[in-house]
Amino acid sequence: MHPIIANVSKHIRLSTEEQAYFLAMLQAKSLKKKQILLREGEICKSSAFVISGCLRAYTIDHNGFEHILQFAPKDWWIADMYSLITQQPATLSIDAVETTEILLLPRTAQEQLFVEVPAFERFFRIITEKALVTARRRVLDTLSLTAQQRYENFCKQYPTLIYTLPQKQIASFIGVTPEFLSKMRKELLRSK
Amino acid sequence: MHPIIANVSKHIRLSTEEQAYFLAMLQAKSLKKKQILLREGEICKSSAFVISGCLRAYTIDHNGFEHILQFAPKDWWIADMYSLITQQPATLSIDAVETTEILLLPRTAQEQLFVEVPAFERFFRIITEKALVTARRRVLDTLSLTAQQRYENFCKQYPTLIYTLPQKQIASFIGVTPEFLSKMRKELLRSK
DNA sequence: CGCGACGTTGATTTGCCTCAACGATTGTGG
DNA sequence: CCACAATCGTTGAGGCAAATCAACGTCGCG
Repeated sequence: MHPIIANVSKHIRLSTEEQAYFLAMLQAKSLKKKQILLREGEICKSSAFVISGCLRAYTIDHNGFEHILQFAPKDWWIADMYSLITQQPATLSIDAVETTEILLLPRTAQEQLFVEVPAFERFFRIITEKALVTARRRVLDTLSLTAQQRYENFCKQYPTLIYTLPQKQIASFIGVTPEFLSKMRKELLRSK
Repeated sequence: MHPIIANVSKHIRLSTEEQAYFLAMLQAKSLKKKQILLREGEICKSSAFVISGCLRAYTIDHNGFEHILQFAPKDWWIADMYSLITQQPATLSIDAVETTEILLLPRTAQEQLFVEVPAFERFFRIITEKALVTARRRVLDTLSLTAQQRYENFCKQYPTLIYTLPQKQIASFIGVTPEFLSKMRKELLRSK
């Protein structure tokens, strides 16, 4: 089965015609490492589904530091949701952590899809609910956990990513400097 | 117009029959200040819509400190989304900041609603998308802003709440101790 | 090979926390 | 309606987690 149909089928059932209709809307794209899919300030026109590789969404603050909001490995959806729904300039940038294959679903096509095949309205409601749970969990974690606990959580949550990702990016995701992450890891190794 | 119909009508159109059908599902409830709607560990069975007053969702960490995830003033929806969709024990508690009138929409009724009136699927998709944008914005703010900037943001975002809410709860929401918030406010007053 | 990004380490600084004490406000039972 | 307790906000002294800054070794890549 096509990987994106497998992904959608986790939550809704589609007829063969509906699957074909959906697949016809998608546009395949290949990104090289560090290639940018969306740049802060542009209007986000599509959601992306990751077939292989990994994307990341991040901002750069006024001191020039990157803050990573989300990683999207294989089988995840990613977009600047704010820009996508308001059609205002994006506050996030999205680029490829490594060579990545994606499928793009343009927002206009998606809106048409909601009308033609209401099951997709359900599908996106469900995955948005899950993304919301994750995002809120993360807010609570940054409020209540130490940097070390956040790092340990990260390792549990993304066990595959820790090997491919530069340490710098893990630091930026959990909200510490690369120097401090390095010191934490040293401590962790010594004590285990 | 009924306030909850006004709220729903911001995003979808309903016939008179659909409105009646929806309203019949709702259960009114009144909460006194500090009264608990959902306790951590219970199963969350309903979403709540706030007619008047204000609710809050929070956790208590292993050191006994409260961390406030969300305030829900008039015209907002609130629930422990994780518990609601998985029917696992809640990780959040929800209680009333002040005397509050709410309408409860049981999850079972909501699921029936999605089938009977698909427009509601759309409605909840849209408000979940907006909640997701807010939650992710907050993740980025805690990663990139100082406590003082987060406080100033809070004042802009909830200009009405700052007067009714105990300072302690504002501190807990933005992620600082009450003592430190007090010192920040002193600084802000001095410099303006 | 040589350059630039990355990870490490140490010295120093700082933003925010902890703890403790105190006055002001709120709420509550007699 | 008062007395008392509880909670809240403030202030200060001291402490700690994490940031900053700087120097250095290493590795991948053009």
